[in-house]
Amino acid sequence: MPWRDGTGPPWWHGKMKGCGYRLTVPRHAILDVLSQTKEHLSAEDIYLAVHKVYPAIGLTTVYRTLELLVQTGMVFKFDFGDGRARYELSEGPQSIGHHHHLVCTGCGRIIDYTDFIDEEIELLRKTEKGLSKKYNFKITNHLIQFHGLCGKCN
Amino acid sequence: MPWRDGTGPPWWHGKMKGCGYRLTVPRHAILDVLSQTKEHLSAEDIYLAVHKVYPAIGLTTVYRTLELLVQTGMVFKFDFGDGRARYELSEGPQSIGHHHHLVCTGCGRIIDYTDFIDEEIELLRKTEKGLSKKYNFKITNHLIQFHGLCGKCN
DNA sequence: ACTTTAATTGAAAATGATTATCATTAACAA
DNA sequence: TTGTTAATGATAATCATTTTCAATTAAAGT
Ligand SMILES: [Mn+2]
Ligand SMILES: [Mn+2]
Ligand SMILES: [Zn+2]
Ligand SMILES: [Zn+2]
Repeated sequence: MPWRDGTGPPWWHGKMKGCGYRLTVPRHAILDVLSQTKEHLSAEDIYLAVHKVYPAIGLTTVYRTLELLVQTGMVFKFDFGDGRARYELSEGPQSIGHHHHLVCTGCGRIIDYTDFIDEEIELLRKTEKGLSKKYNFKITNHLIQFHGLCGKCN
Repeated sequence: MPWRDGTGPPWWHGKMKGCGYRLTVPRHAILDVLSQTKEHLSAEDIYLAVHKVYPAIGLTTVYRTLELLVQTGMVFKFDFGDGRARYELSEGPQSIGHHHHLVCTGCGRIIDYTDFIDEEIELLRKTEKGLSKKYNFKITNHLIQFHGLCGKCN
């Protein structure tokens, strides 16, 4: 649990330790980068940002750490169709929480939106219920993206 | 326009010629494979199926043809998270039309469903309207997947 | 603080899907 | 039938991500 004034240990310390993982410099640095942006960074984006402060940290470790964070649910991994995975903090003070994406097919811009989540959640609930019965399928997650052209591209 | 009794030229001939593309043996073979399955085939899957009948057709041509078919809207390309693209006929007599997917994270099985499309379309309409106004974003397409465990995996 | 020990790291090489090159082939309009 | 040019296929190249493995280090115990 992080301090309210932001001076205490970052919120993720507990999560990491709780899962039995060591709190290392690379992991700290990577989580720092993720918690200080609203963008959807690629592994290399994160590597470059981390590299400015800790030139010794390698790309391999970035990939490994991201996989760890995805497994523990601290980070979401997305594919927006440009051939590289994108990562985004899934929780914590800075994160916007569950949301869906608008993907501009013109310039690649990604827009987070939550405006219609309520109705979507309602639909998802119905869908989950129905599909669960019909296909005996246990839904644990969903992926919703709208593709089109952003304001600058149309 | 294909013959009603199925003896005429396949339905895609018109589409190909109409777009100014040549009707070649590889293209015919690839479309044949796609129209005779309900599965979500990878490029290599398609290559192997085509290879049984036409061993001379190469994987490169399969990739090129698939890209062409995706561009012309005859084929949909999906990413179900296993590191290889999947392809599915988007129209024609055999196709099931627009649908969404259930992705089993246990065994990788893909289930097509159309049951809730109507309600989803209604939601999409609302969403499109709202987001179009708020973000000046023109939605042309959407991607909806539910992830979870299929009947055999839970 | 010092030791111990297994988890973690980083450089380098490997992997695997997809794409680019380029000489050869073949569709099809004339 | 012929000429033009799109299309093909073998090969090499790309590029994101993984694997390997020896060296490092977090952190628990002393
Ligand atoms: Mn987002
Ligand atoms: Mn499908
Ligand atoms: Zn744009
Ligand atoms: Zn399954």
